This record gives sequence, C-alpha cells and structure tokens, in this order.
Amino acid sequence: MNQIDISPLALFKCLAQDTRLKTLLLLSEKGPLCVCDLTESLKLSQPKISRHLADLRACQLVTDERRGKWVYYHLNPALPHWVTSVLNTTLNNNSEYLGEALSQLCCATTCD
Amino acid sequence: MNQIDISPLALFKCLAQDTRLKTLLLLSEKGPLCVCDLTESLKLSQPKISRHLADLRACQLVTDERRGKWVYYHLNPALPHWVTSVLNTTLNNNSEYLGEALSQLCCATTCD
DNA sequence: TTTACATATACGATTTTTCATATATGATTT
DNA sequence: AAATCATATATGAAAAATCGTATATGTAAA
Repeated sequence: MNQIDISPLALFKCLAQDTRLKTLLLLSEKGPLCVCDLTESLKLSQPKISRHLADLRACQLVTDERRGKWVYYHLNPALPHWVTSVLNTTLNNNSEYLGEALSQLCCATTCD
Repeated sequence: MNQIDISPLALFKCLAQDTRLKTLLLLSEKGPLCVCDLTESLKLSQPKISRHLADLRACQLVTDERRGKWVYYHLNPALPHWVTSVLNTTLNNNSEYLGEALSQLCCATTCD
C-alpha cells in the first residue's frame, strides 16, 4: 500500500481545530463513521461537520466511502505510521477530552 | 517533578505554525537555544521569533532562563510524556522539514 | 417522477492569526 | 551614567480561518 506524504505542518494545522481533532480521534478509536454519527457525537450542524471533513479530505487524512444514502469516513489507510502514532498517543493520553463525544456516539451508532 | 497539564487542542494550535513548530523541534533536537540562535537558524527577524516564543511560553511548552545578556529557551522539563513523544515522533520522521534550519544552526551555535 | 433524506458547497460576516514597524526593557561595556 | 546589545512588547494592518445560513447534489423510496 502506497503511503501518503504529509508534512508535519499540514498535519498539525488539521489537528489545531476542535471539530477536526475530535473527528480524527473518534475515527481512530471507533473506525468508520458517517456524517450523521459525527453530528450526533459532536452536537454540531451538518454543514459544519461536512466542511471540516472536506478539509480533512483535502489533506488526505481521511477517505470517504458511500454506502447508499450514507457517506462513511475512515482514517486514510495509507497514512504514514508516524501520523497514526501521533493520533494514538494523543488519544490514549487524553480520554477526558474525547469523553463526552464518545458517550454521545454510543447512542448514535445504534440509530440506523 | 510536577507535570504541566496541556490540552491536546492547545498543543496542536502551537504546533500549527511553521516558526513555532520548527522552534519546538529544534529545542527537542538541540536543547537550550537563545533567541539569536533561532533568528540565525530560521532566518527571521528578532521580533517575529520573540513573539512566537511568547506564545509558546504562554502555553507552558517552553521555559526561559536568562544568562547575562542572553535568554535561553528550553522545552519545559515538566511536559507530560505524551507531548514529548509527539514531538520526538515528528522529529524522527521529518528530517527534511528541519534540515535547513538545523544546518544554519550549526554555524550559529559557535558564534557567541 | 415526485418526495424525502444524507451530504456537500457557496457566500458574506465575523473572529483569529500573523506580520511589519516602532519602541521599551534589562544587562553589559565604556 | 551613557551607549550598546539582546530581547520583549505594543499597535495597527493584512491575511486566514471559522461560522451561520441558504442552497445544491445525489440516493432511495413511494
């Protein structure tokens, strides 16, 4: 699998915003999620989520996959290892940061 | 040693700017540096460097220590391990990003 | 083929960040 | 104590990011 080339500055710019950071950490923890999962989990409007997902797509941090009406977002499987390592280190040491979003996601995932 | 509490979002906001990111990576790689080392290494004006150092100080990512006329900046020794881990992972996998700054620092460090 | 639902994008307005320049401070040298 | 050097801060302008709202697209169901 070819690996994506991403500059550290581009990565950290993506991580420097609450919605984008939480989205990436949720995808790291929970695997593929659709836009409606994220609006539920983060309690934000659909256009807002969608716009930040477009940013993450532009940086190739995530990939999207349509399944019928829904579009599922994944962490890009071709990310260099150091990028997933940064995400996992952040995830494993900041459970309180993601706590509320995670609890609100549990409900959402059973709603389809 | 008491550890500083820093939110992941605050960290990544600091890392999301070229000058601040390079400064932190240089400090990770080379240890304490004075402002004049950084202006040499990064080829930027002193007020610009100083302003970004003030941001890093405000986030407690760095500490400063005056030695006569010079002020030396260190990575804050009380940073949580996950933060230094993120910095080192980034440093070890992006040598080309820091290359020019590092080579220009070699000259500067012998100039006092 | 109309309707409804999930998602994407366009557009100004607002906020935040960055920058250049000028000036202030604190330590050393004369 | 004046002059000089290293560094810090203030200020206003420019650039970038974010947001709310409106609207467009694509899929599926009726």
